[in-house]
Amino acid sequence: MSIRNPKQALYEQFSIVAKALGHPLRLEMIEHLAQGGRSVEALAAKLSQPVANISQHLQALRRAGIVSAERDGKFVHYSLADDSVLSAFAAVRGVAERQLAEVDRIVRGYFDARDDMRPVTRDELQTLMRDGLVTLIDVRPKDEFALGHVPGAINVPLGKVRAWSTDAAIGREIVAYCRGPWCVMSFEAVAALRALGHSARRLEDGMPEWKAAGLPVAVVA
Amino acid sequence: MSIRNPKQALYEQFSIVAKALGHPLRLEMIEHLAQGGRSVEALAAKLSQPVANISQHLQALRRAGIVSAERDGKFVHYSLADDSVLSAFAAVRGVAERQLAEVDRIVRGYFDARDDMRPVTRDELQTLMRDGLVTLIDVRPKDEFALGHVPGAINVPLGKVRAWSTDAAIGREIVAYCRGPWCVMSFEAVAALRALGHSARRLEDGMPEWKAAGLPVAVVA
DNA sequence: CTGTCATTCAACAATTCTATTGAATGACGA
DNA sequence: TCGTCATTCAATAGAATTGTTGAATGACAG
Repeated sequence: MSIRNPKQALYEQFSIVAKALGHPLRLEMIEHLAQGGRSVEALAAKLSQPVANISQHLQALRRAGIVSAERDGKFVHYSLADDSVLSAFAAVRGVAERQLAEVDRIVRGYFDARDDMRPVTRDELQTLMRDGLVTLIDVRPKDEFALGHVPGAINVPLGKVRAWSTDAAIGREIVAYCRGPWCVMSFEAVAALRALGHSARRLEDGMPEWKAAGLPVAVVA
Repeated sequence: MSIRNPKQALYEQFSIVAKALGHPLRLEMIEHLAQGGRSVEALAAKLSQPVANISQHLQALRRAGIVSAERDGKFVHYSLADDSVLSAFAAVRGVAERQLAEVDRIVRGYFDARDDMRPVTRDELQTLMRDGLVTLIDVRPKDEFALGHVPGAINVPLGKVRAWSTDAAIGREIVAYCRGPWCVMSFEAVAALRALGHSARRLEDGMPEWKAAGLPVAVVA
């Protein structure tokens, strides 16, 4: 290692963090960990990746101070080290959304086809919920719902949305949310519900953003 | 390229941005560009790097939508594409500051030795300036000062701080700022001024953050 | 103590990133 | 049109990153 002045040393540290964010799989891991802490194996299962691969990426994230590890018996429980990680993710996403034409292309080509309406903002949702005007569904898997969800939301995992919507007597508009602003599941859910004749919209972003905004979070006992 | 679902495609785009931020030299380039747009050659001179190297890194930053290029005669003028780039930089820096022990070590080992006092916040500075209680100096090079500075600030490039402080009749506390929160120059300036018996403090961060906060910026005519 | 199992480590080839060099491009002024 | 000059491109070698494999570690249960 060459001699560095403090300025270069600091830039090097900052670049460690950015470098750690610079891999699609690691970003996906962060989004999953934002739903709640997980073991290596559980995370590997969620992402359909070899355990060793996930373990290595977790090491990389840990070296960058992005995740923290805590041993729990024979498991090692990983979780996001800090809420500032979410802001960094959001900031990077923001640059990409504004500046990369490819993002726009992907969004138009896939997401817009499934949701041509303006999403519901967090503020709007709170008003609608208070006035009892909407049914809020959390389309994430059961385990993620259990770790924390918007108070009043019903857990309807994506695969069960069709069955649920025919069974339940829904007289109100449905609002769906999942892991984050571009989480595919809520788009799919809204598309499926509309195809069945329901009135449905997406929440503008997901659980981690809700929590980061300081809003109340419900946990399954 | 393998077949990707939209989720993976989006993560890949986000990772392009993060990857572009994942190099110390590129971060330094961003901090310089945040002072104002520059040509390839000018930037290369500032960073003491070969022109071709800077050019290539600029291409990388441009592909990631971080900088934008604009031809101006025989020069190509590069500047930050968006203010969101600064928030992304700040967010990454924030994670590093909170989570990486090495950052703390560098800061303690170098910066604290030069400035053991709490920096002046932007709000404080505005009050102090309004009441005429401080002399504000911008210790960046002349060209960067010209592109935008805090109204009321005097440009005293780092190398001229000693001479200036003996010449000028200073009866007030001095506040120094430069390129950003960890810009070495303002630490050096404060250390030099204190060694000469003056009362001096740093502004908590630099010009880009001042501007990003929506505060007024003065430009040399 | 021993077996089991979650996790990590070590080593490898494949790929990507990096800095350097020198040549190519393209805009300006004469 | 021609020379000059800022910038970019192309090619290279060297370094770092990636995913895979299988073995090592370390904690728990019996």
